[in-house]
Amino acid sequence: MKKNLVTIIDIARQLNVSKSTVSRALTGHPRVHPETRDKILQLAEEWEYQRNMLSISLITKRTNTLGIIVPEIQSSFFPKVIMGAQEIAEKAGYNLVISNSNECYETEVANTKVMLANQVDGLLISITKQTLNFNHLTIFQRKSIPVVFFNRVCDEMDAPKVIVDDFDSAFKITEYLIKKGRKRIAHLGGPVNLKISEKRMNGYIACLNKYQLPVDRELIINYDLNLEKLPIYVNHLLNLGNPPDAIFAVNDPTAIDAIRIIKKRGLRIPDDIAIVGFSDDYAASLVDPPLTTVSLPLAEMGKTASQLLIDQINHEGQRKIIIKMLKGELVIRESA
Amino acid sequence: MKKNLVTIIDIARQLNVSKSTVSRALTGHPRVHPETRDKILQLAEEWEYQRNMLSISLITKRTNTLGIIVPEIQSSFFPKVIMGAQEIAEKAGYNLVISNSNECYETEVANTKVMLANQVDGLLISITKQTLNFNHLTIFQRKSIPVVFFNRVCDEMDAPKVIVDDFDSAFKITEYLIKKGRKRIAHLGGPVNLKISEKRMNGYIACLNKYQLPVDRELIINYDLNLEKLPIYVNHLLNLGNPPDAIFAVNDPTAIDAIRIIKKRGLRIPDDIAIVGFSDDYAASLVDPPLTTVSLPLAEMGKTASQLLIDQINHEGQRKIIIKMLKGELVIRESA
DNA sequence: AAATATCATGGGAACATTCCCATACTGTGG
DNA sequence: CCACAGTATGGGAATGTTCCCATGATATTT
Repeated sequence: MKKNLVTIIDIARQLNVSKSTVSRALTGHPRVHPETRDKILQLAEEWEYQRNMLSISLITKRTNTLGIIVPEIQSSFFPKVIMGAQEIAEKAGYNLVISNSNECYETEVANTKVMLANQVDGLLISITKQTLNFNHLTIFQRKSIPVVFFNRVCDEMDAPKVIVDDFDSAFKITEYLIKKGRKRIAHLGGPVNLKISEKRMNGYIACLNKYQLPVDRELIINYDLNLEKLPIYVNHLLNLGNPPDAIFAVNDPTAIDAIRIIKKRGLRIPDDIAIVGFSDDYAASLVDPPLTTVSLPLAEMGKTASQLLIDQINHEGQRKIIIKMLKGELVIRESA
Repeated sequence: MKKNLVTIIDIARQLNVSKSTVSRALTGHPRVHPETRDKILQLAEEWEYQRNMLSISLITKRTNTLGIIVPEIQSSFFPKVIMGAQEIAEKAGYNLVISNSNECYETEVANTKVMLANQVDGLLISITKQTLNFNHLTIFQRKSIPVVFFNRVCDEMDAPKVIVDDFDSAFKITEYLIKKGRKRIAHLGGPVNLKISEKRMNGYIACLNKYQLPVDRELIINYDLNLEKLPIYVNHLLNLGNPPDAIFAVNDPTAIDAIRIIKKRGLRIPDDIAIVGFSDDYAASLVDPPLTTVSLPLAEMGKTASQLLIDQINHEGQRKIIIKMLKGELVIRESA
């Protein structure tokens, strides 16, 4: 594996100076004669010298690298967060190493090992649905490497967390339906043991309560988010003696599929029944009718998380349990 | 920045052995007494020892890291490629560092510098639309670091390239329309100076020729892919004295928007006019009617590219100008 | 019993760089 | 002209690991 790499020693030998002088010239240290510096810089340029971060990091104990682990990168959700994180990291001189746990606990653990071995200065992570044991993350804290959680956070660990205010967004969009005159609003929710499902459902219920609408358990469906079973639930709702005049779906894919199912039955949206989703996926604006939903501040989440991480790296020790709640925003289209 | 890191020397001191012995035990070298090895392994576990890849890489001159630079990660296109690349890289024991050039030449150059400084063993890249100068990439070759291009390739450089066979896919989907009995097939194409637009258009024209259908220049529109202007072009086609009975769009967003525009005019799809897209975006199956399109083997592209890269790393020197053309596959839905 | 092989371990160079300390030189003020 | 400040440079330790070579100790062969 000859890499033909030019080192400062090569440059030093060629110019009959010491490696110290070359190092100084290359790092912009003032204590070096301008003439010498110019010669060194010129030769470095000519020989396409690239500083070897490995040895620098070995000495300085900083890699200027942040790790980010996300559970998937297929949808646009995490890429948007990554973009935000990248922007802030880059501005602060950090390099971002992206890793995908693929919603698999073992892969996540393996990813953290790689991050540790590669000495990242800090870690951003959104855990998988399977992650229940956090030993692979507490080890970072024991080694004083800051960790910041985002989106899917770990309640058991003392670390800054950045999340979306699901309760608030669910409340807002339910309120919108109520203000549009809807009286019987159904909820197609996710599994109750999933925190985000629970929060969204609670926001929905709280809103119904505020406007003194009855909370009809018959109108609340908690399913496992497997779209294959959705037609059963949607048809069940539509077949009720007193069917709903609106549906608030726990996420956009559910809402979009519900639209398909409802249209198949010949009902008009939003005239016969209104549908709203959650998170403003790429497809939300493309379906017919375009879906009213809540857009989540994903880039903002990435920015906030990496800023918190960088802050922690810079003044190590003052680790606080900051929990940032970011608000979503109503995106009004035609489905409600 | 005290990181409290455990080193092999710490372990060696504690157990009264030399660092060489610890190193041997930890790397699974056979020449170490089972009893000694067990003691070392146990203490390493207990102290949460993590090998420092920086120093290992410094010696071995291999980081077991591959870099991948993509022009964007907002759409699902590149994430799919990355997934494929990641799978192969992981299997071969490589870590993948993902970088986003954001369709900006300067960022791409900066990204390559970071990759060089961090000593990646090889680079996968899909260049930005702006990239015309390739000095930041030829430097990799001069330092004998293999480079593999994918999707957006550089014709000027001798390196393996993995691309999608746009001509073939365009041909296939045009052929499908013809076999469905369509006689006047329009093409909503991209700018002619963009290579992929050109290839897709050529596939379309070649297919018409093969089936002895006239190539009517009036039915071919080359636009700048800015969807805002699309209604003008679509309406222009529909207002022709002899309007088309099918439209082949250069990509899915164009096709999806065309569907919206056509439905607004009260025409039925596919009865009045058939629409097909290109690349099977996430939204293609969700629109109404679901879009017939060509799915591109994106994960396959990532896999092939990283395999080619790893092959090159392993038997350095035998760099060949392999160009792999991957075939797309018809995805038949209801819009045609 | 001597010669040789096998095994377990230790010592130290090497990797590319930073950074502290030392040193030689120049110039300035008393 | 000596003391001292300031400047430019060199030397070498240190970073954490691998890997080659050396060195005893034990086992096996002749």
